[in-house]
Amino acid sequence: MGTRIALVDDDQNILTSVSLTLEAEGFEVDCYHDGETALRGLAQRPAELAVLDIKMPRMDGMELLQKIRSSSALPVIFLTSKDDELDEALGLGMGADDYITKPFSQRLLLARIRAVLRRAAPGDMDTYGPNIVRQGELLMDPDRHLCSWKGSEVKLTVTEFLILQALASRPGMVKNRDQLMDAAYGESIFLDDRTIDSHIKRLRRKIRSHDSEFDHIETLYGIGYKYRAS
Amino acid sequence: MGTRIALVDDDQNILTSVSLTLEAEGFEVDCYHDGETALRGLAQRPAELAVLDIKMPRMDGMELLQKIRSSSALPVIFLTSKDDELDEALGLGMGADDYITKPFSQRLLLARIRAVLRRAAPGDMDTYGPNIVRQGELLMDPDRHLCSWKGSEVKLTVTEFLILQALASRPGMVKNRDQLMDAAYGESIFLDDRTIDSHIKRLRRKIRSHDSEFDHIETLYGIGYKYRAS
DNA sequence: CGGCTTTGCGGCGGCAATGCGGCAGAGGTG
DNA sequence: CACCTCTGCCGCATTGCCGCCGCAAAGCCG
Repeated sequence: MGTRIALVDDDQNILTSVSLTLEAEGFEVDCYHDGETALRGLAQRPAELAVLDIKMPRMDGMELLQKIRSSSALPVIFLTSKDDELDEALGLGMGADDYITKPFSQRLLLARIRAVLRRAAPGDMDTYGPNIVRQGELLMDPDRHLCSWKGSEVKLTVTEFLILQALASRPGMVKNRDQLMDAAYGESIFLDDRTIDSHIKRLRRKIRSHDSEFDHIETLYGIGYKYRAS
Repeated sequence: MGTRIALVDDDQNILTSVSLTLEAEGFEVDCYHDGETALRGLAQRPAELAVLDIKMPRMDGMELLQKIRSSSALPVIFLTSKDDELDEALGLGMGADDYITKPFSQRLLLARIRAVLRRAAPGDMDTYGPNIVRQGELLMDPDRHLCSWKGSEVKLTVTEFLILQALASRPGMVKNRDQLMDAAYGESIFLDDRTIDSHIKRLRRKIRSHDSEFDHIETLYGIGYKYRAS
């Protein structure tokens, strides 16, 4: 039986597309169009995590979060618009566990959900908390989708992030294209090997736009790639 | 002798309670009330990990981290207040290894400290894989595609690597050209025997460019090659 | 010492792997 | 509908590698 997730949004499109994705990944999804229905539904069918749109008619996400928090410690992820940064801080300050700014990719949402669930899981202290990768001047925080080189933030897409994470978390270790593919998409997917090259190209370009000397992603001819520690 | 941890916070209550917990767990703890004292103290009694409060009078945690980072890669954990998420992102961007929001449980801090130390430990997990070949001054690690002679790296191609591995993993054992061909390409392939000679030629040349005395790849006239142990 | 075979070595052409620009489609937004 | 970002892939240029050739040197044998 999968983990139950409550999904609250007034936009039917988001509701259907997200729930399809989550169900495909083995989660059980309860959809709600507004805060009141969500509250009633949650009382009857408790979930282990809630995803709330922060902007909704009648009762908005913030208010809903307060009501939820008044009776439980249910992990909550906010969906926010791109432009209102204030709401982000507010939402977190009120007790949200994470937030995602729209537009977001389904894969990013999945990653965040797994991260929050992992952090909320009792026991297992070793996996609790940020799983930060630090290799010399490179810093990555998967839970916050944050990557920086020499202190300045490098904006990466989901795929780029996952590939770099796979490389940098085991510096020096050689990864062939299949392994990187697995890291980025999960197993059992068929794509052209050269696609990895494209992502490596974009990764190098992005980091080099901050530091033209960057050369820690090494190519091993006929084998794959590896991240060279500083 | 326990691992030494530097603890920097302007709040005396935190200093005492945390240091008691850590010492009970076998760590050695140095407490500092502010950044400047901490810097001086660290210079005299180096620690293996530092826990810094991010908000302190005079020199705050951020500034202290910068100073520490300018001279070492000491693992650092930040203590942050619950409400300033911005600071978290900043701290990570600057090179912290982890962060904990106050209030925090002692058990959580302990878990994080152990996690960071484990990640920072060099000889851990995957430093040396199980497939390492070590013959005197020669070191080969297939997982990292790494080959070194007398400490300096020798860059080999895949074929060269496989042939040298076949020879060096059984020092003294004679291998004829067919056996080396199998090692490099797998069986059932037809190539000129002399191709092996070419690879041996390139191998010797590459290693001799680091050490002109190198003569451990021996030719057995009419038979094949062998690696002579030191 | 000759004659033969085997090996060392420089080099060269072919080819596979890679870097890179760019493009079009998918998905989502305004 | 126009527009954006992300993404997978294509085509071209470049690089690196490899198999082989030819000649010189060395080894084995009579």
